[in-house]
Amino acid sequence: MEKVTMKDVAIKAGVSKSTVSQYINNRYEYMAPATKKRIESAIKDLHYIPNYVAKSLKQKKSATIGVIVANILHSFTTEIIRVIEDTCKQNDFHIFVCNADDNPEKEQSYINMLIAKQVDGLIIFPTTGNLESYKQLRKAQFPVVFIDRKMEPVIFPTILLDNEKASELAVDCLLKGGKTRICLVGQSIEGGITPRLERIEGFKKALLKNGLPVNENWIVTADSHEINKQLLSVWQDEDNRPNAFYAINGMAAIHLLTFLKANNVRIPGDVSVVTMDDSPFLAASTPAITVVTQPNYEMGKDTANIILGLIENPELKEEYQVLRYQPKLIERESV
Amino acid sequence: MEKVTMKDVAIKAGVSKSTVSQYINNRYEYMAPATKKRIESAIKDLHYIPNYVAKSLKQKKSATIGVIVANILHSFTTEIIRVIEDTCKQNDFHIFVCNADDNPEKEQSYINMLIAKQVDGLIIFPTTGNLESYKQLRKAQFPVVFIDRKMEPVIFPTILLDNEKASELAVDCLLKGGKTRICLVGQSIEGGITPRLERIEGFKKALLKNGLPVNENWIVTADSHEINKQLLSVWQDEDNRPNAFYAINGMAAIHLLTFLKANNVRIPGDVSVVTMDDSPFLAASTPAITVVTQPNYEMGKDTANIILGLIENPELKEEYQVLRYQPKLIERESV
DNA sequence: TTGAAAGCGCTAACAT
DNA sequence: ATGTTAGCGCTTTCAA
Repeated sequence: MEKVTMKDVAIKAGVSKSTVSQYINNRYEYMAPATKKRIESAIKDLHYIPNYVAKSLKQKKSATIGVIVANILHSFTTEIIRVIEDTCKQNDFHIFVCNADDNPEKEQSYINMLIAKQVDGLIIFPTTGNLESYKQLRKAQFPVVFIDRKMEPVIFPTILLDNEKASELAVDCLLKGGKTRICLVGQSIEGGITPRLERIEGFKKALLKNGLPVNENWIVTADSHEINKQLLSVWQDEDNRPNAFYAINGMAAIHLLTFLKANNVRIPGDVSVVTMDDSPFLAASTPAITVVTQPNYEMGKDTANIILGLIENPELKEEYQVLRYQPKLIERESV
Repeated sequence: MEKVTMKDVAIKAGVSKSTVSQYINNRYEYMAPATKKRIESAIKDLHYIPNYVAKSLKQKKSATIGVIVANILHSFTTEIIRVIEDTCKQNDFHIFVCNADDNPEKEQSYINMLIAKQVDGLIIFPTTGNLESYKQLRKAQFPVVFIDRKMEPVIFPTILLDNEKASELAVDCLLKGGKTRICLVGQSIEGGITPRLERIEGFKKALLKNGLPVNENWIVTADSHEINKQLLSVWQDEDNRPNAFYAINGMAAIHLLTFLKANNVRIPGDVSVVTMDDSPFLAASTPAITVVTQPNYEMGKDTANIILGLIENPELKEEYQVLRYQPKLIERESV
């Protein structure tokens, strides 16, 4: 099956390889109808499938885009991937997805691998730590688009949520519900991960804007195995307990909800809760959780279209303006 | 950056292409240390990245495995993908994931695309409808492993959950909780999707085994937009209501939970609930939902190892025995 | 220890 | 309307 080549088809159809190539690429213009028919049936008889690898080598393009995500476990990531894939498919491009696991070395090795595989462009949820490599790509005029995280200087088109606004929406909603003692729940901020940093920053600003104090103890940013302990210490200070929680992403939400359940804290009776990123489970749970969502569809779609445009016309500007997308609040029953 | 070829490195290092090739492939055996050094620095200076496409063409292998999933929205799918990817990475293989969306034509086109891209093997969550194509692959001795769904005859290694056992676990658990009026919630069974069929079959057997009648009305198998309507009609028959629900996969679980919430049905007060496939949200919700889980890790790991073995030694047997994996019950608070 | 040369399967410019 | 030919960048004998 794999050994059938264009040559075999050519011989069987009694034409030259070039004519078969024309046929494969739908250029029937100057081809005699009879020839076309013969090639057609030769292909069918032999079960011929063209070899894209050879084609890519010759054409120096692969019609595929590499996608390096920081962490595939986030629902935001998988949803974005789906949109990117759909958009690419419509343009006859394929995507090759790699998971960097928030690890700069892994990311670097994937960048090299994908370049080696001759992808035509790269969509990256960048980790910090490979700036040199990005600059390299920039210098080579290689098409890249960043999403979700920002690199300074902004040398490639960058798509980001308005993260401060997202926190503002959450805080305002909680305040409207009469809760002023808000504890933020995040994940580790080592590594300077943009959305986490910006959401925390937005959280503080929103508090201040409303004349509320910022209590650093109520900004819980820890890794999975640490977070429970920290939440406990916040909660056990009975004289000074928060009456609301804001989880800054889906993972943090899971940790928070797990913690609250384990400690018999009732929502919204004891505390109100708002989390980032939606999930059908959050809507179906009791109480249904109020969330702030990202416009995944637009963000994914625009990312794909920008990279596609760059591939067609690889003219990188000196510096880019970060493109910001607006979050949305979905009020349910947890406030 | 992309235009640097082995030839450039060779010139810069003052050696021939062949020697550079040896270096790239870690064959330093008969290479003078000085030569090695020169090549090393030439590569660094030029930022040379080898072209895998050319390598693949020459070697007729790509060190990548195509993975065609039936539906990427199922958590089972994404978890399996992760395990497969990890296992492949350890063996210096990459995976190229495609989502067939339960559509046989899409699946067929992905099979062709991946073969065209010269993948060394295929892992498929098969839809029904492309049997001819599978036979083709079989005839060509092309390495393929099926997972999650069964094709008859079993011409490729096939990895499946013991689906009937899964239903038995769910039913037994519900019975133990004193609930005998159990309604199964699934998705459309058109297309003969193995796990759905087998879980329904196992459900019936488990009922019968316990001397309970099988009520076909209480086997709800509908598409997303229909399922709510059907559940409503089951529930509105007030004289004859189920007192327990069993959702046969993660999607069905979401529909069920959404329905129950919308209709103010309390769990486990009004009805007990058991669902297939776990999620952190299910564990953190109130009440925590009792689930039956699949051994994702083993299933993914074995799938990857089998395909890797087949690639190394492509000797397909005439027919295979389906490999069955055991589900597990995790009891929580919903029964 | 290193180099020369052929060829993987395809495309595209050029001939005819 | 169809064929000839020269590579794309690499690996791999074989020779030196």
